[in-house]
Amino acid sequence: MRLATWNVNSLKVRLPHVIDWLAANRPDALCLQETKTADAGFPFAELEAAGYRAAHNGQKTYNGVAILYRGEATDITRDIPGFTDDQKRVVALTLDGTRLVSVYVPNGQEVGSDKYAYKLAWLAALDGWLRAELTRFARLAVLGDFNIAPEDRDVHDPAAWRERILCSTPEREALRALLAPGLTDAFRLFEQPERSFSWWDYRAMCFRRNQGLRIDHILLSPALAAACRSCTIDKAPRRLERPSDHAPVIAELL
DNA sequence: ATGGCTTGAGTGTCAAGA
Repeated sequence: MRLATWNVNSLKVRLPHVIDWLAANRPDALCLQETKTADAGFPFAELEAAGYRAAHNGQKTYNGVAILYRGEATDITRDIPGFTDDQKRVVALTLDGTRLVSVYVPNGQEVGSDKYAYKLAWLAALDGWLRAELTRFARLAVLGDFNIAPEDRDVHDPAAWRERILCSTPEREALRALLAPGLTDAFRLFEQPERSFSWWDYRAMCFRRNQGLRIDHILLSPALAAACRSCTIDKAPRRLERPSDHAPVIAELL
């Protein structure tokens, strides 16, 4: 089973890249973040023609998450149950007995801001829900843009980013809390190149200089971690014309 | 140097991203 996640920063703009990437990589499921469209504007027909169904939790202008998948899905869930939130950041479904969750964690803007408080409250709500999902599903994968670089090795310049947004200690502790009940960062199951990142700022030629952060993750339950054979970041789409600022992350499972 | 790009909204230029 091949699972992937990609923050596309507008599905409308990036649809040609997504269609091409699906054809080249043929994942069983691709989780998307920042589709930035209401459900009415979602390109269901174009994706169907590419061989994929879609579950979307859409929102105009901002946010919006989806799961593109092959086969039959059941138990589609939108938003974090019991958490009041007008931002569309979660969609989940069950595919072939595997529970898949696509998440777009709030950015937080600045440490100490209202948006930062929202980010931490949101992560606490996600934590509570994922603990419950782990009791329901042995095979659980949580994929998405977490907007947190877990460790200094996930940051191109740790000194410059120290205690800044995406790298602050409370954010890293919140991510560790998500992992605590039994989720594993699939990327770190394997030897990886140094300076591996999944996002690069559009400005200042950051991609060309590989000045990025690793903030897009695939978290696996114990059964899936045991079945995982590789986890990689595909930088190829970041080199295209008009790219997303994020690259896809892919996990191969038995 | 708190900038630099890119998006959506909407037709000025701002909010938001990370």
